[in-house]
Amino acid sequence: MASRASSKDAIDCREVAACTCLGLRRVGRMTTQIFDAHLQPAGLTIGQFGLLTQIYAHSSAGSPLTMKALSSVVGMDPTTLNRTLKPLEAEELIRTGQDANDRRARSIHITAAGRKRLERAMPLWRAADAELQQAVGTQTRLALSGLLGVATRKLRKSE
Amino acid sequence: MASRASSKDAIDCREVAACTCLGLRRVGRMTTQIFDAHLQPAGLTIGQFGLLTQIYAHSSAGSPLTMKALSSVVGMDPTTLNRTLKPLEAEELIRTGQDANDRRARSIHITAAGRKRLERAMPLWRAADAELQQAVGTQTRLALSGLLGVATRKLRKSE
DNA sequence: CGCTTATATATGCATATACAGGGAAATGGC
DNA sequence: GCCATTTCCCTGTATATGCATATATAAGCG
Repeated sequence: MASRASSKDAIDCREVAACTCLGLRRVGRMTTQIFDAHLQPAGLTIGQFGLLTQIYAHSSAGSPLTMKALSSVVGMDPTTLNRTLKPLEAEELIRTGQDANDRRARSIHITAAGRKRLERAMPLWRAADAELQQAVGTQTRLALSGLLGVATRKLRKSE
Repeated sequence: MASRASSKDAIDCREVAACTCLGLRRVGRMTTQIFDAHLQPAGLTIGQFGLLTQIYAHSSAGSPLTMKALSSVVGMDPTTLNRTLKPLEAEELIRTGQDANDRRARSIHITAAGRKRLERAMPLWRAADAELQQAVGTQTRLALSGLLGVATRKLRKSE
């Protein structure tokens, strides 16, 4: 009965506290700190590591990605990707060149140094994943991974 | 049989593609775009909206949060929070003052303008949430929210 | 072929994120 | 009360993120 003291009660903070987007961002921040700390000896952030694995996969398979294609794969704005790749290019872990078919596009290749760096980072990434699993539990980690895959596909399709 | 052509196969990209941290960041980016777009008429990002609701809840309850306390609540580094609050302070949606008990600490209060802004933003936030639910499905959204709550609590405890 | 439109990337601006390190104030041991 | 330690905040530096917009190239149409 005391709950209609003022019109401000229209703002229900408990409801917002359960916001999926804010939750994703919060847990994203928390886990990023774990992964960045583990990957630090390899000189990579988790974001850079993720991009590098994608570039590696396609580049080594002989079908290098363009900026646009990669941005779509990782669900990132192309302009963000442009700048995010700069540090990797500065360290010569990747190389970009004009695309064979489209002179507007840039194809992204991994270098030998990039592959070396990835090999160095892999065990560190596994250790980070183990720490996360230790913290949240195997069940939660697995369920979360599965749901994130589902959400990614559905959000891509709805676009 | 052709798969052992070189030692580079030590890098398993499928495994990395399922990385929980990268998934959180990816879906976080995707959902952030939805929420930011909806909240734009209110002049708030989803991050600012989330902070403002927390500040509102504690400030209005007569127990304003300090920087440190708020950073802990939202799982954000205190130095990040410091700068993230700057735009809100510049627009006078919040106000910070010296804490009564600890002269090192700053207590964070919401202003009348801040409350107005929140009221304006609430229906927009609900619309964004509805769009997300539409895109990923009610089941997925609910399960995701639940898991994110669990993960937040466990990650906090493990620290 | 030339014009309009669509697409790929880059830049300017603004916010978000955190680590290292510095200064000020509280706290605890003596 | 004094000093060492811890805690709270702020600043410098670096990466991450995306919108509005500019530029160059491609594609489609007459």
